[in-house]
Amino acid sequence: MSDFDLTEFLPYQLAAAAARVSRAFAERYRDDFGISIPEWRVLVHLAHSGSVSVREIHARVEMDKSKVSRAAQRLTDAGYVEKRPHAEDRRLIDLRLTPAGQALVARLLPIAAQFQEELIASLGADHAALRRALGRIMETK
Amino acid sequence: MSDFDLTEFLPYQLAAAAARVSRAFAERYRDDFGISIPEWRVLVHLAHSGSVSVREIHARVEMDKSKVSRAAQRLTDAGYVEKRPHAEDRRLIDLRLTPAGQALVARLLPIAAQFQEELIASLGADHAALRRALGRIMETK
DNA sequence: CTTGACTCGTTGCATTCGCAACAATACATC
DNA sequence: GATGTATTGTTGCGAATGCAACGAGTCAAG
Repeated sequence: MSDFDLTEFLPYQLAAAAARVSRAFAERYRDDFGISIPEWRVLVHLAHSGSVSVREIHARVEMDKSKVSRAAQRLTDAGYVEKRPHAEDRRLIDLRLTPAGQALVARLLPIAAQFQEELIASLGADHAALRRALGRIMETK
Repeated sequence: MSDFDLTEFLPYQLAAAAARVSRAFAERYRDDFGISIPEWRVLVHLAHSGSVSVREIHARVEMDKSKVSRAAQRLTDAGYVEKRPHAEDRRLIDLRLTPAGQALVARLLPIAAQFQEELIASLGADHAALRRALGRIMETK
């Protein structure tokens, strides 16, 4: 009967909290738009960065190459994303939003912003420290 | 070219940070003990709570029933966990650590404690606020 | 005692995941 | 220009995941 309590273990708390938030967030998008979280990440990154390669997304966002590739393929099949060969380096592929993709993102972003605001509101004064702590974890690599 | 930056989106930061921590933590256990995170959670919960049912773990820890069941099965096959029918309610199964399981946990816990301490140390003054914030997320359900 | 509603743990199934190949391309060195 | 090394995106594959369905067991109402 050890005195080690899993629910007080920080890595567990982090994983559990992240899983809950992600699940709640994913529900909104799945039900209304049929979009998964990997797809959401690709869409948003394209909206933010314009024409971009798979490798670029893989490097900036926390996603495996294959995860990016498959998400991009699903989005392409759905008509939200377009693939073009890169002009100078033919190993690269330029991913970019189609007009339909841009319209989709325009509808997604306000929902995401509202979701985040509700989350932040529930955190109160600890919000800033949470952001700093998460940032430091990401730095530590 | 929207101004929405995914890397500043709190649900993403949370998921990314949790993924990194979990991956680093899982590596230590996989390489040295061949234990996955679901298995680690079951082991620790058994060490903490003694004889316990699958449902109990499912309720306390953030894990699907089937995830608990399969982790418990792997641990049983490995000789770390023993299954006994519950005396009063035969739908329930009492999971408990074998001596080998207890010995394993005794080796795992110091590593976990050290891992957590390193993590906490890297967070500095924001540690307490992080714990509060994560706790509030879990409360909000 | 029987019936029906509920609970527990397991399993089937489709999906997703990470990791390691792989072919195609780029580039530096000779 | 030929050759060897490195990089990019895709795919194959085994393992893990979540969800629903299932059989077995419990319990209360009649």
